[in-house]
Amino acid sequence: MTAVSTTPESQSRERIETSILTAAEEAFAQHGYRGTSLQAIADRAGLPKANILYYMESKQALYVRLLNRMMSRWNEVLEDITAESDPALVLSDFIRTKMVLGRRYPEGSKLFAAEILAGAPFLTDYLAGELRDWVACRAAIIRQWAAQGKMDDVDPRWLIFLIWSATQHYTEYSAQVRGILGRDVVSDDDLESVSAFLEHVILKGCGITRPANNAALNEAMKHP
Amino acid sequence: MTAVSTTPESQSRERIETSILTAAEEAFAQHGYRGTSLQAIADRAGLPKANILYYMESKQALYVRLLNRMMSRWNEVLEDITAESDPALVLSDFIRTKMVLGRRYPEGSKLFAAEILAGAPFLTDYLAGELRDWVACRAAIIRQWAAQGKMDDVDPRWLIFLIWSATQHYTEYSAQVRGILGRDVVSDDDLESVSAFLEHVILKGCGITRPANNAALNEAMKHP
DNA sequence: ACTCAAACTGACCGATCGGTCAACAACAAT
DNA sequence: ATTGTTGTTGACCGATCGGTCAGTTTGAGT
Repeated sequence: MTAVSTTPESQSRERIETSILTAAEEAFAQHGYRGTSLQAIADRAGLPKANILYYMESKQALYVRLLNRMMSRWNEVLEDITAESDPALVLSDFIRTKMVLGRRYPEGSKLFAAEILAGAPFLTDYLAGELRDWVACRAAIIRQWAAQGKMDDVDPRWLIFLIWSATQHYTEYSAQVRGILGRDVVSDDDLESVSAFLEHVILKGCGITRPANNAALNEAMKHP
Repeated sequence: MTAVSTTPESQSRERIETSILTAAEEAFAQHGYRGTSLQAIADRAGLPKANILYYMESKQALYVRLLNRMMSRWNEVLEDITAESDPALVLSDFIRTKMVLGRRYPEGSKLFAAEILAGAPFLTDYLAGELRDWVACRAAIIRQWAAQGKMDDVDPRWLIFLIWSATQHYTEYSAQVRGILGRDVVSDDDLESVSAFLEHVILKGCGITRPANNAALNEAMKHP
């Protein structure tokens, strides 16, 4: 393999890997780790089963790779937040960013949910380590906000769980939401409507006055 | 089989059926329909595999039976609610009842969640029928409350989804909650703390003044 | 034209899947 | 004691599971 030939070769390789990852993410999201067969993934990707195992070390390695990819997508959420930040802006941003991420990566979100339902066998360390620190850090800042009188003195961990659960619901439970609303798809308008609702209830419920303007966020939300 | 012998016989039969249902509920909740084998259920129940299929028609029949059992448990929620009811009492009751049900039947709740994640193949009719009517009925009453000025004019369907998702979270995502809180179990105190938090935020967020007294509800919540 | 490594895949492995069945055990009614 | 029903289960069925491997195809470098 020379420097010249590297590009088209690895492009092809990358294209195939991507199609495998996409197919696997859909399959694992629907039926979980144990409930998904390599044959099912291969069929979705339009490849022979043996080809899957040529590109991926094993079923487990493929699964873990997908989990890690989804975890990293959440890293951008609530990245820079300090005690001096405006709670209204930060929480509003949290809600809308999380909502957009759920819409952009619905299969990844479901994959994570299935892993948690199974008892998080591959994520125990992440939950008790990275994510726990993440929550503890944000919780400390929220507590400071409450101490400064910027908002009600609610338990920050429950608040984070609330926003997390509410936003996850619309992607993970899309089948339930669609069934109840009587629609085949949940539209962008629904997404905006739900975001506005959550912003209203959660901010007001925490005794926070809403931000005057979030046009920039609304714009960013039109999924790219 | 005579009338006399019926009692001890069917008692034994019932005991075995119960142990099968319990074992199956745990297994299906963790790994979904496809991810669960009859052998795994049999091992949990301490029975030979063939015995499972003596008591249950098939894997699918067993699964559907568990789903229906869980659906019926939710029937008592928000049963009698009218436009004249006090939104504060009704929503508070909704939150706490749902929270208690999740704690009483954690495996059933997870089973339902896994079924929804899989695309609700066995629940499409229920979602688009019974549950949809249930939501529409409650939504109409909540709209009347808003029209009467008893609360903010929020979309009632989003409100129902919010309460549903928030309460489900603590049972379905118990692995995540435990990991982040750094505990092996979620205690009754945590449950009460979360319930109070949700009541505070959601009611206040909807512009509802909280009920003066809910001692009876608090009492009923000490799991029976 | 030839070489050789990378890409690809049909065939196969032992294990396990959901489900069937025949043989056997337990026991009440006669 | 004999009968008949119900309960029980090891053994087995074809299909599929995750994974291996040998053999073939492909295509860039010489």
